[in-house]
Amino acid sequence: MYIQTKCFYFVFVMKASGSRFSKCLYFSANAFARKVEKLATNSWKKINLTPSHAYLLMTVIEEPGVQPGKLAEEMQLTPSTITRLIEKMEENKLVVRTTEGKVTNVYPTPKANQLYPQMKDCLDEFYTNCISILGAEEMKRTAQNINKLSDKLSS
Amino acid sequence: MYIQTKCFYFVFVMKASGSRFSKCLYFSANAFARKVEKLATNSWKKINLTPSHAYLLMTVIEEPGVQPGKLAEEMQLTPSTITRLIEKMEENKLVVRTTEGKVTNVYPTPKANQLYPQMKDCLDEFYTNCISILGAEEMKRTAQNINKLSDKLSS
DNA sequence: TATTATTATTTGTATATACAAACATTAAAC
DNA sequence: GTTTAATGTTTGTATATACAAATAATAATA
Repeated sequence: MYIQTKCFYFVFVMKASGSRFSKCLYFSANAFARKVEKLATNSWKKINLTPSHAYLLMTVIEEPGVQPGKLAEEMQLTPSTITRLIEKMEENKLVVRTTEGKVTNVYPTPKANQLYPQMKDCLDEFYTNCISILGAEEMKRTAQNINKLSDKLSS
Repeated sequence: MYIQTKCFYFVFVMKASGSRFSKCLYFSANAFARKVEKLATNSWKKINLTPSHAYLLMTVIEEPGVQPGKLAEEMQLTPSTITRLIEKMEENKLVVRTTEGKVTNVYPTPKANQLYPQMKDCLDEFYTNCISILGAEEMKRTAQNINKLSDKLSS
């Protein structure tokens, strides 16, 4: 339940484990993802990036010239989603695109490269938060387990 | 990578466990949720419902007159999202809303009640699919684990 | 070489979701 | 009893994401 005071919302969330749908993986997986997303969003807010922009940008910086298709694979998003993310980041002068023939290459701008250390800090902060809330071992094990199941789901 | 043939896309997805971000819970949780969502979407497509509409509708049928706030708690979505879902389902003549004072009650229509057995079938199909891909034990354990972590994240 | 199939990317359109703010109603406090 | 706080819901606006179709370029094949 949302309790709102002076236009701020403090969240009293029902426990996932008590929900009518707690046994349903659709429900669990989505609710969990939204919460992790929120945590990540907070970590990257200070440099004004959403988590997906941040991850895409880190990849572009670490692999300058990377193609959208490759980004889609790595991030497990559709090509169209990648195009949309890139468009947004081009507006914000964080990446540039060059197209030759059917191939597009994405490069970081100097502004993006300058931002890189701060991005690393945000990532660290996110991990630190995760670990302090979930525990290091628990987090690692869960990520591994989820990846394993993800792989099963995509074949 | 997406391979498209005659306007159909067959997906060769990079393994989550091989991704640059495989250790990151933001990434894992989201990618996993998207895949589970897809599986669920397929199960409910035959009765033309998205998973979130389906879950909301099942709750409304099982608890006629339930209030949006309660739905938000149970589904762990924000009140505004619930409002939007209800609007959509009102258009489709699956629920009706009555408002008295500040309280709103949501009721299923006869059409919705008629659909209920089929919804149960879709849910069953979804579970069956999950189990056949992930294994019954694995699925159960994962849902429990994810719920536990969800709870930790929301306090 | 001409035609066909494949590949990489983008566009049009639609969805679910959220935050912040706005309403409207009820409860509390003074 | 009037003002203030709390509550339940909805709206305005913005986001990420996806599917299907469209482009455009290259590769394969006949």
